[in-house]
Amino acid sequence: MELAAAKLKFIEAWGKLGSEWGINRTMAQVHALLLISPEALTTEEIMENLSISRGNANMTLRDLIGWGLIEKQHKAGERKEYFFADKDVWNIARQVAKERKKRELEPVLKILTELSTVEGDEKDPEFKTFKKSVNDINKLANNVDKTLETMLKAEENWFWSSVLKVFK
Amino acid sequence: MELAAAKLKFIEAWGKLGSEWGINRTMAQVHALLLISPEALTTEEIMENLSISRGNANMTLRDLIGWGLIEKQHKAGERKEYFFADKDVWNIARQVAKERKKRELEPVLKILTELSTVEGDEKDPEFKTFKKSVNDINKLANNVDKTLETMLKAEENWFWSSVLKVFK
DNA sequence: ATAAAGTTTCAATAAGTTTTGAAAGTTTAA
DNA sequence: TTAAACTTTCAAAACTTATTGAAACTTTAT
Repeated sequence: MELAAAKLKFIEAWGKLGSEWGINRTMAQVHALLLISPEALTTEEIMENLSISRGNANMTLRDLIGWGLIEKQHKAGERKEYFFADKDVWNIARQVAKERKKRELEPVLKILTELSTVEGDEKDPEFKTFKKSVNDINKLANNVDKTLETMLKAEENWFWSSVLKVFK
Repeated sequence: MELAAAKLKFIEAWGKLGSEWGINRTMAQVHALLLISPEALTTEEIMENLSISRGNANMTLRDLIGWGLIEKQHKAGERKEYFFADKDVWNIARQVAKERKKRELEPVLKILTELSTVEGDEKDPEFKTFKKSVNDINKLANNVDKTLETMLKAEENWFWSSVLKVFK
């Protein structure tokens, strides 16, 4: 396969994956483009490469910075802003896990904790079923939360050697 | 908190979580409703409870069956179909992991494998950066795939005791 | 064979999300 | 201080996805 074709395919695949995981397509595509660029790129270059508008490029770059996936770079003697992506896949995974934990898992944990205080008649099947489901989900969510917490602190090698020891 | 209020809140929260994870809101809400129901429910009851149309209820129930999250039940002497959810949270997590692995991870692995066959000049920074990123992502994706594979085969107790030993 | 009960389909429509582009805002150099 | 270079904002438009509801279909009891 040709490099140019491979690049297009990569950007497309990363965009699709992103949209399946609740990250908007353009955001994932800009990230993909920067991931495979040896040099930092300007807003203009990104707009041109992906055929997107200035407004869209600007918002998307801001969001990616918010997710901690890309950074701004200032080149000496230049006014333009350049953007580049952290190329370390392990850092990317951690960063995404961190953001989703904060944005999604934590609010759910809060609600589950609240819901598990529900009061009712232990003989009522409606009540019993509700309570059991909520408690079970609560336990699972807490386990996931702890696991992510540990992952966020972990060094890559430590992490994979531990996981692979268990899942060999 | 009152049971009725708690139920509503649970259904709403589960729906929101679902939509953040690429599962449509109604599907997650129907699942939530069945999760906290001690008895299997009919299409009518689900429609009424969530104020959704017959068409929507039907499609959603079919999708949930496709994901392996709910099942049909036939009651003796009755024509209507009843639906109930597997209440075991561990089974739910495995089932969701299984479907997403199949629908999302596997196609991506296929493309990554293809992309890693790209040919080019090792001295070209464009080529080197592309190849390194694709290879790194490929490795991570394969690790995730193996981990999920093991998880799918695991028994609950074995799994959690192992995980908690590592991430304590 | 018929009609009643129940289920499925799908084109039209509604709701939600993303993108555009032009205008407003900001920064820098001279 | 001015104007050129660059960045940000946001309302309107385009696009995508979810939902409705009525018609078609299937099954069962008589």
